[in-house]
Amino acid sequence: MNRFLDFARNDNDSQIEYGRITGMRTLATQTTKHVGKPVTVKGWVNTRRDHGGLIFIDLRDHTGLVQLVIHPDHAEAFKLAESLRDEFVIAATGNVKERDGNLKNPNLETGNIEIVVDELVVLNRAETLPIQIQGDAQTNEELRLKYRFLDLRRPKMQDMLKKRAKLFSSMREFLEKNEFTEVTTPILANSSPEGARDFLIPSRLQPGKFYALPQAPQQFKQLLMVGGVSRYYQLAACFRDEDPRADRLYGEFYQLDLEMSFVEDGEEVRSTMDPLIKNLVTDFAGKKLLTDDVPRIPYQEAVERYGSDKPDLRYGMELVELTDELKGTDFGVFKNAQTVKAICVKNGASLSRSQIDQFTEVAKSEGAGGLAYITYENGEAKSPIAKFLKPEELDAIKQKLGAADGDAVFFGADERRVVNKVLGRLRVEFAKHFDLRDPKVIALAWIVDFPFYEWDEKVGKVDFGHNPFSMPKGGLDAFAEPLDHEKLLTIYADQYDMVMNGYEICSGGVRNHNPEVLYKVFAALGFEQAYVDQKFGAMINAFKYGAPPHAGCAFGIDRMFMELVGEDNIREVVAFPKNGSGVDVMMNSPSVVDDQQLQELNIELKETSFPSRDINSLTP
RNA sequence: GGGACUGUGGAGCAGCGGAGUGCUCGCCUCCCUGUCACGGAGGAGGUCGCGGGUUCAAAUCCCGUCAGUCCCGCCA
Repeated sequence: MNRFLDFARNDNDSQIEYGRITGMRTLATQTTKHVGKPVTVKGWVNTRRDHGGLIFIDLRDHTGLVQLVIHPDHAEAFKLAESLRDEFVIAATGNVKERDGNLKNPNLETGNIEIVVDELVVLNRAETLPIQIQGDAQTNEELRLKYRFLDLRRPKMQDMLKKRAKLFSSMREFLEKNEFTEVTTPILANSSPEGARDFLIPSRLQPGKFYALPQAPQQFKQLLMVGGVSRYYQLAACFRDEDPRADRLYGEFYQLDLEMSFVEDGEEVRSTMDPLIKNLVTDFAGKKLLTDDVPRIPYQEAVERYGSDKPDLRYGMELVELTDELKGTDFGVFKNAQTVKAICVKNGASLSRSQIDQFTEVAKSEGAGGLAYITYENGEAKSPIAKFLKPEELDAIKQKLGAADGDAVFFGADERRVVNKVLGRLRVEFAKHFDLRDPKVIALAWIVDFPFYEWDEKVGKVDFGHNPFSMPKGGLDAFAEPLDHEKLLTIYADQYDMVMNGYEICSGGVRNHNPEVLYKVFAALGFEQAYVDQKFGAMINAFKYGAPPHAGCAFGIDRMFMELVGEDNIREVVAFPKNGSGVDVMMNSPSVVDDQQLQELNIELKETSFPSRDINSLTP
């Protein structure tokens, strides 16, 4: 209300009349090519500088800025220019004039010229903006999302959208060149029993039944392999109803999904994709690859060395095994632990007590009981636990960790799984704290040989490690009796993730195209054949009719793009993201629907206590 | 579902038990013929997220609640 009154109070406003200027417009940055000639430009008022007897306007379009000069001798234009405000949409005609030497602005692409305006019209007005779109002033994200259409006017966001489009076309170009065919797969698909929570779509024609939005085109692409599409790809929308994170969008995201038939070794997929990703790093993002070749690191090795299956390889700080060295220790915490490992933090001795306390909290959040450490200063090992350790143990620790004066060593002592997890997380946190992540460098790695099954701590039983559709190494032989839990956990899959600077950006595998093995895979966890037939009937059925061996992978485009352009929040690289509660604050989705719509779908809402339902049903 | 942090004119922040809630940007009016983040003068605009409590006194401390962000769970 207030804003409207303020707006109307401006007397000039009542005098503004909208006009039109027809004919071809020249883009802002193209005007430099028309020196001495008349042009028409259209865009937004970026800034207005009113000198009383002379008015400058920086006009902005999607290409950039150009300066308009309005002299009082063009009385009509001048009067109108006085009433212009930021973000008004205007059109102007005038002559492009080279600026006098001392008037040139080297900071502006079009700084050598200006447009001397003789006709000016307002195409549309703008209220005072709720967010500032100029400069680097960071408005809080909620407002930016609510007014995303304004936020997108910022040069940074314009640039992001263009780069994203470029990324999409680069990927298409590469895949087309490599004989891949893009096939679009259904958005209205089936609920998948494994994996993330589905978005369900009630069926009107099949009452009581539901579609689900695909979490990935997994089954369709495998059916395409059976269908004789030798190399498939798709820039695919995927949908998962899980809580978001800084590196994970809510609801929907894009994958570069691909699959290759007659491939029995994942290495073939990996080496096919290496050139694409390396090229995106160097040519598209203009960054430096840490290593010319993309290393292959077995899952077990990654977990032991970096405490993670998605290690950031831009820095060292590897986990060092100390279990043997501390086998005979008297220090209870180490003595009673199954595994003792440690990391050496360069310059870690500079950490204050309260900083160490914060890292201790992080360690505890990952399951550690506490965080033992030693700092090295003036040739001395200082530590709350030093008095419990024998001199030879202290020596062994210092030597094996390679700790020097000024460093600190942090310990993990627990079950092996917990130790790796805790130290892996600390490794990341210390790297953040000590600024070890070079933003100009991209470290890639393929993590290979994932365990097919893993122990689910919560339920206390074995579960699928990743994707149950991948081919267990050894095929049928892997499932020879006796098949106990221990044995299951030794089965590996030709399954692989690509890691970029600590982010998982791709996941793939050699698929299981053999129904017999597929039944075995599920039977090992107690699922009957009928269950598999019911859930994956289409795929199983297709596999009976000459399914070629095949393998593939899928890249998370948004996340990869985020890291390539150096953002640390994935919502920054998407035009219209949802917020952390899954709400589009601009469009107000999700929203209430009419009773009639619900009726058609045979849906009856259980409670009457959904807020804002009444308000929403008022809108026609 | 759990934890941490944040919430102060239109935007970004400061104030963290005591005087009038301060600064930068924006907005409005006026002045200004070479600016380019133009400059100058004046002005408007705030239930300090909301509710309760402690206190002589609360933006400030406590409890609750709502919203947002980050993290854990979850995400093959």
